[in-house]
Amino acid sequence: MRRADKDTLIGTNAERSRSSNRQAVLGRIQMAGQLGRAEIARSLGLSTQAVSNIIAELHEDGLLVETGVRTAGRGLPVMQFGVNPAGGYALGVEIRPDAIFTALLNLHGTAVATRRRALRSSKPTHVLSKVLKLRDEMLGKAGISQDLLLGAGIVMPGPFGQTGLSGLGSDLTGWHSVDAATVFEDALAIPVEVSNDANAAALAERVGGAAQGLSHFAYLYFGAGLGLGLVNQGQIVTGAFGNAGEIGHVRVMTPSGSRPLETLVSRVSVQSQLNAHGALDIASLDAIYSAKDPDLLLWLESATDALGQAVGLIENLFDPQTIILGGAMPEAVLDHLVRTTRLPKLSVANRADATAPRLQRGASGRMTATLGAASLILNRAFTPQTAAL
Amino acid sequence: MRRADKDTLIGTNAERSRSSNRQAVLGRIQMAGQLGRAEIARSLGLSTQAVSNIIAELHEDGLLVETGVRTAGRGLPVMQFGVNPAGGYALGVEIRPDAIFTALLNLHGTAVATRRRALRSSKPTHVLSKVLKLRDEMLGKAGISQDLLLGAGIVMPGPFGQTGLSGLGSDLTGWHSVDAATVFEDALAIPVEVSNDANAAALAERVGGAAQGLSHFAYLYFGAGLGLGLVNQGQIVTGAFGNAGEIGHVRVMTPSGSRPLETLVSRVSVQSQLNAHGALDIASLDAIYSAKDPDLLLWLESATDALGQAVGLIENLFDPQTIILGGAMPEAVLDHLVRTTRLPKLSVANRADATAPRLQRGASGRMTATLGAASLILNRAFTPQTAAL
DNA sequence: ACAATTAACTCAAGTGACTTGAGCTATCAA
DNA sequence: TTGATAGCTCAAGTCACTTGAGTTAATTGT
Repeated sequence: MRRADKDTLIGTNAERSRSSNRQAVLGRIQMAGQLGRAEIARSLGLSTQAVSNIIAELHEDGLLVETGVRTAGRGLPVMQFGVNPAGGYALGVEIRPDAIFTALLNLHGTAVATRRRALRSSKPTHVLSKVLKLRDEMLGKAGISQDLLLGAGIVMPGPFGQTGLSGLGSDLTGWHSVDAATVFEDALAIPVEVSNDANAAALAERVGGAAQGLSHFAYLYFGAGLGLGLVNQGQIVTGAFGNAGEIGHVRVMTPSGSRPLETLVSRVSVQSQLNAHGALDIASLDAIYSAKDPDLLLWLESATDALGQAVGLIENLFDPQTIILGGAMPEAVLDHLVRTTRLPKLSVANRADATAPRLQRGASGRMTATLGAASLILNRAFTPQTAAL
Repeated sequence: MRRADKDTLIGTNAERSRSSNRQAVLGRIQMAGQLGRAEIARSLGLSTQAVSNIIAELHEDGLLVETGVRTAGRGLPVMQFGVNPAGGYALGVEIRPDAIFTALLNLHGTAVATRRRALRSSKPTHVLSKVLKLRDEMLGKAGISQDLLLGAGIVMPGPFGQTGLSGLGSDLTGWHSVDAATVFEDALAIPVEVSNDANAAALAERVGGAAQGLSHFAYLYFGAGLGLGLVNQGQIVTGAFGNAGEIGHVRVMTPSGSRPLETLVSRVSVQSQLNAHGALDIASLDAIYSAKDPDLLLWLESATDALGQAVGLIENLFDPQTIILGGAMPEAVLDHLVRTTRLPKLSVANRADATAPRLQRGASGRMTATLGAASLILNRAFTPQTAAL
């Protein structure tokens, strides 16, 4: 999304080179934990001097800290640098039809503050004022200066624009006609990245979770429905209109015919299986799982079946390094799913020389997408931006 | 594929900037047909002077030609430039288990020579010598100097590496343990790009077909089986191990249960439906279609059904601007499929404001993938390369 | 018709960021 | 103890872009 205005950023000049190289240096350090200048230079194909200058700048800006010398074999010991967690912060905002969640992450990806508020109305003006208030609240409480905010990641229910999936109940009222990114950018006066929950959760894994160091992977996200986040070459695959990853509506086979994946693998599907009328929260679901509730076990059975098909689908279409399962579910349930899902043999991911597990658990819990929202910004800080087209 | 050695190209410097900007300028001109310097500068976010210098260089190198002045409103009339078709050539090679196809494309994407040879053995050494011979033959016949060759695109049957889909009959013997790209690069001494048929065909559409100007689209390719080519931000989605797009093994619903897509939509499936024992070539298939053969009509019916499901799948997972259907099939059959396939309503691509058709026909015929192979190189020449990770 | 305006383009100077090569320093190996 | 090695800095050099002034040729307005 928001491609239009960035279309004009394809050419490269000295300034943009520096910015890109800064991000690359930061990214390398973030991935490795700590690194010396020469090592970074080699891995980036730059001269040591160039990296030296960039590191001096990043150090000056407070984004890096010296983490001590390491003597590795001969030669002068390496002066290592690590990311300074307090060098910058990312705001994460998750907007749901009835509630708003926010989080403030430092550069290590650790949450220094989180907030949750009911939402009377999802109208843009109302949401905006709420977000501003929560931002100030969190910054104030944590004693963080406003200008350390690197940007804001916004997660909101798709699909974006009028599509064949609009009006199915999950989408946000009042946001169809506005460009969310621009609206938030104007209000917050910092860079804004908008995405869906699954993509955000995926990047959270990349910034500090199961997908660290991976450049190609998929994330199956349990929200109300089921979302798919795709990361290709370290960047989110949004699709042409920002609606990629709508896997919930894909049909899978069941013994009684084909059904949309989402009716078998999602929080809503658990609730209907359990005949729960009110919304079931994660803690109580965890309790139900611990109690080995027969209805839940039944659900798990059909879910693993459907999940196996989804895994095969994703693997054959994307050939990712791994698929991560996470979202608004108890860890135990996710673990159960990962453990019991039968991975299809007929898949390009069924490799003799596989290194990563084909399916694994990622972060879980109610705030997953919110933390992911902030990760949209962190990931950007650590990854050179590729110009489109 | 061949990511390992390129990992070290993330940093940017003046030289790499220029190279990237050259490609961007070429790409803009290629897309528009002809453009003036100022216009390019604006669209790239560069100064006119910078573009002027780059264009002078490209002109000098014979990659651009002046295409005349255009007076557009006030001011000095625009001196326009277009891509010089004879400014460079791309070699396309398609390797099949029993045959080898080659083509030579100029910068307009027009084939100046094509070759087809039976292959006694698919052993690397044998294939290599064949390729070298065919290259020299084509260059000689067309009177093109060897140093005008920009690179070679190689299409060979996947999957690459040992996967759960290996050994199903389609893969090439003798190539499992070698890195095809390196082998060809060493032999040809020019840049080499290796991909599968569907990806190659997709890029051919982007360079000079139905997908001109599109940055996000999918290509459903009729080979022996059915392949999916994915283009994201103007670049092929290869997946982590080069095996993305194996859609043929995805299961779809039929009245009599679920079956792999490939058994319903592929050349092999037509042949089995028609009870053809020998291989059916495109011309005879065209004749059979013209004759309204009842078996073929039956196949078309089940194929459109399966195709509709595949379209929904691709749309919901990728949200492309369009899906292109092409490959080794008669145009008439492809047109029939495009015309009669029922596009799913429940899709993010079912948009009120759609501009491109959701499904359309692309290039067809026996050489589609071969021409696509060369397009891998052309596309690269017209697109700034993004450094991975 | 003629001047003012506009826009593409060039020339020359200036600037930012990277590379190169010499030199310094700390560690390891002989 | 000495030489080799490797990280790092300093200073100079280079590359490619930007900036600003100036030229040219078309349109617009009086």
